[in-house]
Amino acid sequence: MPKKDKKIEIKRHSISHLMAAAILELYPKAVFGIGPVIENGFYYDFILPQKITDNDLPRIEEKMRDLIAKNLSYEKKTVSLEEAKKIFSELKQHFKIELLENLEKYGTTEEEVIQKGIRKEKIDKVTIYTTGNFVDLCRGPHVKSTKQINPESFKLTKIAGAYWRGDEKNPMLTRIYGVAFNNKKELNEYFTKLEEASKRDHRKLGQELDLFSIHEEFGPGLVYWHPKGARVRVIMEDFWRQEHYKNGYDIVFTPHIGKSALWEISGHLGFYKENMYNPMEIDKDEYYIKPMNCPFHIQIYKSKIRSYRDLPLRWAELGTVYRYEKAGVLNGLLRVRGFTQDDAHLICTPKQMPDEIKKVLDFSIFILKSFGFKDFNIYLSTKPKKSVGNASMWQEAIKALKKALKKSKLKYFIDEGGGAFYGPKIDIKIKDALGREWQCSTIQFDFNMPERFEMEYIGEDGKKHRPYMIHRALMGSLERFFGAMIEHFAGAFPLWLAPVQVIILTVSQRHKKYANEVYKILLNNGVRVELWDSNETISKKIREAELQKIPYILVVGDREIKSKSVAVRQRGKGDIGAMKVDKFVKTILELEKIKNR
RNA sequence: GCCUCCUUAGUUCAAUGGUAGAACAGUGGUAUCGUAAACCACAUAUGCCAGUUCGAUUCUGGCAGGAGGCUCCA
Repeated sequence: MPKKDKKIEIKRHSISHLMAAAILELYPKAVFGIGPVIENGFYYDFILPQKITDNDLPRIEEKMRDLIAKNLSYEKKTVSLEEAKKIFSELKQHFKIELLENLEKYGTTEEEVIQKGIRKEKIDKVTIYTTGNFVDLCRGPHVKSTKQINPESFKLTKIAGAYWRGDEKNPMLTRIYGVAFNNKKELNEYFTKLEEASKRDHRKLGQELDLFSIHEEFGPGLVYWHPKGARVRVIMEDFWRQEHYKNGYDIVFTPHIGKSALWEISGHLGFYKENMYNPMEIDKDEYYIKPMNCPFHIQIYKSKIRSYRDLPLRWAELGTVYRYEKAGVLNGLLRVRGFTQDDAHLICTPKQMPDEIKKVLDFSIFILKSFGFKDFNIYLSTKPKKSVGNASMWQEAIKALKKALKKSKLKYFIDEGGGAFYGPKIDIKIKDALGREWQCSTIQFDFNMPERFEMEYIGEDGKKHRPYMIHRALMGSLERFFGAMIEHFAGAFPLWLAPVQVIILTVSQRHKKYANEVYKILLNNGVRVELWDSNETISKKIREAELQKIPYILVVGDREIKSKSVAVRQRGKGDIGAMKVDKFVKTILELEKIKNR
């Protein structure tokens, strides 16, 4: 978490009030929601008497600057709850009154606390801030006067709809986002940074580097892996399989479709149907394409009687699932409708559980680090209001999760009540180029499936027991992980992951034969090599290879033929001189072994 | 799904109420070249469906997609 700069946060908050004041001037009938500080800026939610578009933003900004020039003060006043209610009802601000009622009832406006029914200390006085004609219920603090706000230090960026209190059932308000910094220079730096970030966008790089495509006209959210992207995927998968066998997993394969009976027992038809694709009829039975792998793995478990001696079982599968995700949530490779989870289920006795958790947590960190991710946030999600499984199971599971995190010295955030209804979980999220977090690794307890499928093992006592089942994915999905990886490396994959490691370029047509010899040597040594002997100038071929971010470019011409060498150009370093062919092969094979570990 | 914006060759961009122009990529030639774009020629596009209009790529509406948010993400 970045260190918070209180000063700029106060300014951002004050600018958000300033924007509200400007809105009030322009639309006297506006009803105000809330207007907090966010990363890099602020927003404010309103109900406006008319539709506004991006074209209205400059007008609002202008009004804000007018107000700054008027040197308005941010006047603080402490009033009783009753008084505040009177003030806001006179102003016809029903959202503010709702907030006041929450303060009165629960001592807070925090939705999570209210939902859990935790009553905070009683509040009988609140503070209100007045700027010009705009009066707001607000804890503050604020700047003293609009004079302290640099009129060039902020910009309104976008309009979006947002549900009141973040609840889909509530009305949608108009949200205006803005960014604000200390001065114009910092503001410009922010926009430059955004531009830089957009160059790393995996959707852009995916096209430029010919890695993947999505054909919206033939199915949004469905990914086509091109040869180069597929090559990376093969490397990812090979590494994944190898490491899973090393870590005591077995790999399984299961079908892509299953009869409705399976999904009825699993409960998916009851609580997940809207995310599943419609069934197909085969021999008068309904078959559903799988949105999850768990029910299939459970069938393998149930194919015979299991003893405590068989446990723990660790079954992994690169399982491709299809989920109907709402149209508005799709995002390149990061959120799709068909994806391959690097899924596994751990089935163990209660006694084995803590050790299994620790192992799987360490495994997931190892995988993330292997692929170059060092900066990620870990979340521990606890029991939600609606849940299955008894309280002691939850407690025991959460305890084990916390203990594993502590033992591995990992910092984490607690997502109170954020667990799935069937169990607590640890999620590891990595950031994309724009700083948005995407959940990749997930380690989830499942108290539901073992129950529904009546999973059992025979214990030492000869009696039947119910095993623990832990569902986990390390990369999350290959699609999302690949997308995150493209952005992380900005398309310049390290040698061991690069789809093409070496490209050979001929200076002119008469060097084709020698180039082909070098190509064969590299290919036979397992190097991912391409030969580009087309009739283009060498400069052009180099430019093209550089744009493709290929780690090593070999130029061959008369000189190299004579000395049985290649002229080596390394990504990021340029021409590093000639090297004998066999030495280059040796060097590249050595370098490939070094992962980012 | 909801809110705002967007949709012109394979790609990046231009123009227009009288059906579109360029660059790169592509194809065919010429050149045979030493570390980030050789030269010439050719071919290629207004997402789909309605409406308004003599005429729509341009205006309006719907649909389909996309971007950024919101919600969701078992």
